[in-house]
Amino acid sequence: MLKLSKKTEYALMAVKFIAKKTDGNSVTAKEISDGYNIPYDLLSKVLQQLTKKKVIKSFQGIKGGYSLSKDPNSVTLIDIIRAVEPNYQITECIKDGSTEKDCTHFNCCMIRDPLAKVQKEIDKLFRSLTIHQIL
Amino acid sequence: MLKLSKKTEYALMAVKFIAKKTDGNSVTAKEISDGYNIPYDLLSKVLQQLTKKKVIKSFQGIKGGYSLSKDPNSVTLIDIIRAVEPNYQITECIKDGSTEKDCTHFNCCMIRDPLAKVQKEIDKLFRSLTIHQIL
DNA sequence: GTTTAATAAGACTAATTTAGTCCTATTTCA
DNA sequence: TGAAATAGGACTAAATTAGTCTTATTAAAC
Ligand code: SF4
Ligand code: SF4
Repeated sequence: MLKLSKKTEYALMAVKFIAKKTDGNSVTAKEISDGYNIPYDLLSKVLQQLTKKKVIKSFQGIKGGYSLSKDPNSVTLIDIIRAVEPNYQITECIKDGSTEKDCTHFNCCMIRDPLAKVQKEIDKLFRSLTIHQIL
Repeated sequence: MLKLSKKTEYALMAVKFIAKKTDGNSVTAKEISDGYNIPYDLLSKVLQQLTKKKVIKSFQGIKGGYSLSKDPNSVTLIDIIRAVEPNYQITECIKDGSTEKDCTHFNCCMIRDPLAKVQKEIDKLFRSLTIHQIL
């Protein structure tokens, strides 16, 4: 519990790898996969998700690959986590419009609001850490 | 991912329930279990773990139950989480003395130290939140 | 134009973790 | 001594995560 999934770790490793390549060329999924012993298929999906969320940009075709699409100072940990983990909140019920269908304890729960505050603090922390700072 | 387990939620609910009982009597596991529709056996184990870590104290026998053992201002979120989740860290490798046996990427990993810093910040946040503040 | 090597994406399976159950022992009050 | 509570271990079920397989699409190079 409270663990980051492998997808998040792979995303961070990939972003760091791409960020370190400064010669202007893009990086292929295979290069990253080989370099870090990350399963190729899994990594591919992570890279695709990062692309969708514009953290990186992709180039298709035989000379394709990935490169950063933003300044490393303007991408934060929360951007990466949200890209690969659509529901990263600490409780099931925190998303807007959640009802008793999301949790059997919804109606009797007295810790929902307090935990929502904790979530806000975690968000704040993750939003304050840029990939330039942490990688 | 990054989700608190039910054990942590049950622990928080239980501590809040116990804290609200101000008449001096202790609270039984059954009362909490009935009040919040928490599986009795599971809750019992959570209460036992909280007792072991001295967050609450227990009284055995037919008039037994649980009560807080400390001032709510001196117990923090991290105490509760650590009581019920011995390994709550965001990555597998963060504990002291971890080696390549803990993670296949241990040797090539470039994000371990950065993530250790993130963990420290999370610890700091959880240590700063007392149960009096959040419950 | 065909081949080749890359990204894109969905379905599926395996492995691991979490949640919940069951059962027995021990404690203590009436 | 019986009743009702905590203590704790073993086990099962459910859910999530991790990994695999397969096919389609794209674009450079020949
Ligand atoms: S127990 Fe409370 S805080 Fe946890 S998911 Fe249910 S409603 Fe939300
Ligand atoms: S990938 Fe790196 S950070 Fe993650 S568990 Fe392995 S060694 Fe630790």
